[in-house]
Amino acid sequence: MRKINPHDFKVARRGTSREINRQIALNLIRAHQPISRADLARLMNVRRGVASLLVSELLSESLIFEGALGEAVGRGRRPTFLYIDSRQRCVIGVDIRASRTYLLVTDLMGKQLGVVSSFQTNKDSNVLTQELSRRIKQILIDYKEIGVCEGVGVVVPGMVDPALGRVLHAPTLGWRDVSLRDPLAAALGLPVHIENSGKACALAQLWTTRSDVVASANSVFVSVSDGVGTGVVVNGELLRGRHNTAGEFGHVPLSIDGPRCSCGATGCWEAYVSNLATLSRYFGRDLADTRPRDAESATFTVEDLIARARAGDAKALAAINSTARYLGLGLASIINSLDPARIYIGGEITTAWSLIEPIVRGAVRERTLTEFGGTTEIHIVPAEEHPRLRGAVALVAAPAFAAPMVA
Amino acid sequence: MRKINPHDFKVARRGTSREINRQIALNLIRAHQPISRADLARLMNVRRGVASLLVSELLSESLIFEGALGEAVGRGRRPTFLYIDSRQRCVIGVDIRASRTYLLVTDLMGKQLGVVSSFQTNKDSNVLTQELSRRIKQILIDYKEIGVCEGVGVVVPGMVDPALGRVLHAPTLGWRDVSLRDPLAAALGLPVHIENSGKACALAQLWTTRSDVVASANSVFVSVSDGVGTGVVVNGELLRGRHNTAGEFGHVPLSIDGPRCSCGATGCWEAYVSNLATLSRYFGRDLADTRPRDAESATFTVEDLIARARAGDAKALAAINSTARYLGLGLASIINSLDPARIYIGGEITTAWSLIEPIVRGAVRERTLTEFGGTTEIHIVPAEEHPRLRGAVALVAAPAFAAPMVA
DNA sequence: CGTATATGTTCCGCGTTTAGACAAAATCCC
DNA sequence: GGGATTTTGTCTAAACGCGGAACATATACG
Repeated sequence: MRKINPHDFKVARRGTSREINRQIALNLIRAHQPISRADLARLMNVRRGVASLLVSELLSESLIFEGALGEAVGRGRRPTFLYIDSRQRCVIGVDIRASRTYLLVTDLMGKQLGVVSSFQTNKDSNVLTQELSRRIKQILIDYKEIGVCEGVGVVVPGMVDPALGRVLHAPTLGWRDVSLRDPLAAALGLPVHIENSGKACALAQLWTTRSDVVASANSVFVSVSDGVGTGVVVNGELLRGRHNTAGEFGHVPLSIDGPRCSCGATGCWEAYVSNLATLSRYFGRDLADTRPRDAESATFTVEDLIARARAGDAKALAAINSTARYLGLGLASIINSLDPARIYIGGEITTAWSLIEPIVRGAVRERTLTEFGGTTEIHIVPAEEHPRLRGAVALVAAPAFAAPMVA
Repeated sequence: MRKINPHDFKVARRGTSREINRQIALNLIRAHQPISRADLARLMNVRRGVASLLVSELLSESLIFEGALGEAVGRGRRPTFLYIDSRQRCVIGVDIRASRTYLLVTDLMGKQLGVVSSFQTNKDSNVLTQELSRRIKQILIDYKEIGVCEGVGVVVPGMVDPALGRVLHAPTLGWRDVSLRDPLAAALGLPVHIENSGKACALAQLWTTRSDVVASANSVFVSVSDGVGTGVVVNGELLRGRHNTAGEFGHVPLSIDGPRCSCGATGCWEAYVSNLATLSRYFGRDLADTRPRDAESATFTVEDLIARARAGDAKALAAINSTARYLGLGLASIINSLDPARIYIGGEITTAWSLIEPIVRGAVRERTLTEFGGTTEIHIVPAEEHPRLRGAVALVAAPAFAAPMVA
């Protein structure tokens, strides 16, 4: 039951019905391909004639194509299968992180076309833009056979204003109010979209086309890495909030008297469960301690810690188990406040999931208000799926499939 | 950019455009009444002919009516003003609280028609249903001139399943899986809607027709009373979540090692800022302490405490100031996680707003990640506006104005 | 009183859904 | 093999509703 905003609404025009049904047809083809016109009409509960017209419009725009004839099920004429036309169109996803920047080429459906490449991140945004532009151009030359590039999606660990194309604040990069989209778009001559990486991860799950997982229209992605990023999807739409800063669950406190967090406050969830927090716990060090570290602890990663825990190091296991418990307590807050159908968890900690799952789920049950909440689905997203890069790609590819704005 | 759910979508039919535009017209009349057909056409950016047809449809359904002619602005024919037809239709709102149950009659626009009446809540739901039914019937007899009753909205402090019409869990009433809607509807012969009271408060603000406040499509209502209830509105729609339990920010922790909360967990926001928490702080008592109290503290209310604080009682002021600080810290979590355009605060604590506002705002700024967040609008909703009752009424009245489901 | 201007109605054109008929293609059955 | 049956895909006419313009009505101004 949505209220119509009397100051910002969309009147239905003569072509609005067609626009809506066209997008529904496109999405059904995307979700069920290969599919015939007749099946499409049945799914949409319209006459075959209407489905045919919608299909011919999509065909003329090269959004879909007719493939081979399918096998007749029983008697009757064989159906012509329809497919999303992701041939000769590609999208480039860019994931800028504090240490390295990653690149990926996919087709319109998000299918990986090349290998993930990466280079060291130069924190001077001008230099980085040039480097990015050079490498993207090179990729498009190297993979000439993949066709024209529809656009570039860029994902940044920090606050972003996608409308203005600016990075408002990215602490780990040391960026404040940096213009990123327009310089890159100018250098490449391609449309560029930018977004926060936590939100992008949520988008990646929403727009996934994996056949084994049905995307959820109400979900939260929690990325546990150097920091904790979260993205929230409500009613199939990314929750942006007034200033595109919605979803910062990482800085909701577990204990306001807790350890100091990088954001300046104390006791943030992030200060309990980030990789840095876990390592600090292992080394018995204060999270805010910036003194030079000894050789071991300077290069030691959470993956190393998990390896030790699996090898039987009780101290390592204790550190990880603590993180697991705090992770679950924080997830309970997300469940209590948003009641999502599913929570996705990404980041290095997921490699220890088999170790920590019972502890996480126990902590979730401990603090969720209802039994329902305690049984909320938790899905692990391994790093190999590159959720940030896939989210970056979705920034470019998804608008073609999105629902039209109406009423 | 919303994703179309390929398993649950609404195809545009022949009448869909009309349906959309009809609702837009109705909402514009609601928001701008009195308004002429010509002005409506200008607002909608359609021809007067189209607006005229939409209006005649609304007229024939008695949703609106033609009033007196307006004054001509310059030359030309005088416009006929259109109004929402709230004559001869009324709605009844019911607010069930632990101690008393409140009743209110309004017209379709939510305008109060009678006085708010109340009676002691009988926690046996069967007895309460009978009592409610009796009183509602009596009201409809007493106020015969207000016309037919369109329905009854009931608001309960607890978890509700509006689809099934059941109260799943209401701790203060001692209810667990109580069927409320159907027995009441059967007894009255009227449609009945039930909802959680925090969500209803948010609805009340969303659907308000007060001319001095423009409703916000992204807001959070925080009700600070015996407990802390919250309702979240995203994109003009109530955030329900998977099990209609979204919005329980009251049980997000400030400190997991904090005081025990009524929910069984420790350190919930509610355990810091509820009226009980404030009073316990004043009396130096543990929140969970259920031992018999002395005569004074058994009947002493937060209003009394605020009166003492205003009169110069330093200890009372200190207790309230602590609550104010914790309130702000919790609001910061809401802002960080949802980034709403506006936060509404209701409950007894609002009577002390002039005392505590600087402290609340300071605490908000202390923990919000961005400057934007620190300046989020905070509106006080005084008890005289009866947000819960108005929300109950909105449950019945709003569907007539809601946007049609499309795509 | 005539002209100008604004409101509200009416009529027709056109795009889109809805319904149904028809041709094409494949299988089943005699 | 050939007709009946069934399924797919196209085509046509009707109904519905927006788009645009003409027209009647009502008021103000000079």
